Amino acid sequence: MSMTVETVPGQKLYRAVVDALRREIETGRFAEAQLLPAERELCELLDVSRTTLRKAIADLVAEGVLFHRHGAGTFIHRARPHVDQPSSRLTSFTEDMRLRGLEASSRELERGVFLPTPEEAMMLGARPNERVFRLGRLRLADGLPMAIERAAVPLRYLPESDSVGASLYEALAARGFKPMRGLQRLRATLVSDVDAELLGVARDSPALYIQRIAYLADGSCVEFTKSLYRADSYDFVSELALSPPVRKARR
Amino acid sequence: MSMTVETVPGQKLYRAVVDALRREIETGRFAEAQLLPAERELCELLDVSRTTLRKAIADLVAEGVLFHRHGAGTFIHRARPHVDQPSSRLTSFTEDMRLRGLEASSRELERGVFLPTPEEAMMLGARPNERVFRLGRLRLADGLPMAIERAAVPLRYLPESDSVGASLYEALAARGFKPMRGLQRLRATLVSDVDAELLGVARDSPALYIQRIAYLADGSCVEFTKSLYRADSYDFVSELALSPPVRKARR
DNA sequence: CAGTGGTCTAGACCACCGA
DNA sequence: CGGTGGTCTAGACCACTGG
Repeated sequence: MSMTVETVPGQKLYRAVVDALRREIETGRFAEAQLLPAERELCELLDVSRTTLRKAIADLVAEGVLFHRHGAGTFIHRARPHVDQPSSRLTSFTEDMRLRGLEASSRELERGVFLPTPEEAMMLGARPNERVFRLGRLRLADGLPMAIERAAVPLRYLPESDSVGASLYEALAARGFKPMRGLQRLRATLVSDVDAELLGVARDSPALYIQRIAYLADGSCVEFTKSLYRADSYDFVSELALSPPVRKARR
Repeated sequence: MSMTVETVPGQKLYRAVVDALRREIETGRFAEAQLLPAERELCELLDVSRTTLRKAIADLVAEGVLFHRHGAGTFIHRARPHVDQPSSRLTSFTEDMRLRGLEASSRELERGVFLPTPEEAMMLGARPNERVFRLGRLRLADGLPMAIERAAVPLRYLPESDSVGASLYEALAARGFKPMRGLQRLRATLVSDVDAELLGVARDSPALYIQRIAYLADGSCVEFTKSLYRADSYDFVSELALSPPVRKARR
């Protein structure tokens, strides 16, 4: 049995190991037993330390490719929950649609710099006199109305507001601000007259109302968005994890 | 500066370190700088290896308490996204309501062992002649109708079906089957006549329709549940994480 | 540049599984 | 019992930050 770790100079070793393992798994190398060789054995084969190997395996476990059974071995998921695009990720509408194989476009409804509404100020943790950039858009997928989206971003995170193009996240990234985590609230509702017309549905059609807040690594809010999705063309998929040991925050 | 690691015999050392750090953070020890001492320094203080310390810190980062800035230090979240009950966890209705401070109860609508519907067979990955236990319930929170829930579980995962009490998950756990991950699909809809009556709302009221599948560690399906939640009394909250390096599954 | 977190190593012992 | 994954150690070097 031979396995090689392609060692591109700049690459981290454990990533190379992840790739090597994934390759072997996909070619069905361990298919009979659905079981990986023992860790110490793999270490020799790949010529890496056990720590490095375990870091690589941990990544594949997190990804749902492998799973551990203490004392028995590390196994390959036979029928893994098919989450090709692991949801519960922080994605923009543009990216979201691209993953679904649809072309995203949008029609601008509102754009400008304003004083925040009380709701925005609270959600963004902005001082009441700190202005925000607001962008309202009708979102289309393959040319069909899909959602109405109203985003607000504190001005300090944006370059010039007129340089914001199709993707708010790209504009943020251009200034080095990358949302790291987010929170989403979601409920069913009925569309109002105006919204119904924009979305091209009948009045009182069902819709998903979604509020989302995105945070930077240090916990400050970069974005507050309210969206209304047509129920007939949007399924929201999310992945659930088992409880990490439940510890209630006490602060 | 002193810090102690309470060393309960059976406890894993890195968990003890997690607790020690959490304690210090909560008492505001590092409050001025919002910055943890350097790792090598903490190692000496706590008398643990750096690996162990980093494992502990990694847990707190995953929990949203700390965050890293390579080359600068490890910081404490000032205003961390208040997810006191980190959602996107795999919870039962009972547990879910308890976390919200409501008392869950339910009225049974259907119970028994049946041949799976085609939909159930597909979702559960069950052989078409393998029977499933089905349980339909009206779910109440503090006595008010909240949702209709229909769950299906392959018979092999349950003891005797009549020993299933208020919580399906408890019955599963009793046989050693603990769901590890899940997948949820969710969309807005309008309630039908019968469902409206059960939920105590008007016909064509908006509602959240949720499908959920729960998997064991080895990837087999234990549960398939379809639920209908009243829109006016249920907000669905989920936490979003930044993309783990996006690698599309290619199998 | 000094100081920080990030990666990697080699080796030890513990906890659990299954024959 | 032997073999597996899980935890832990001490020490090395790399990559990044910020003055």
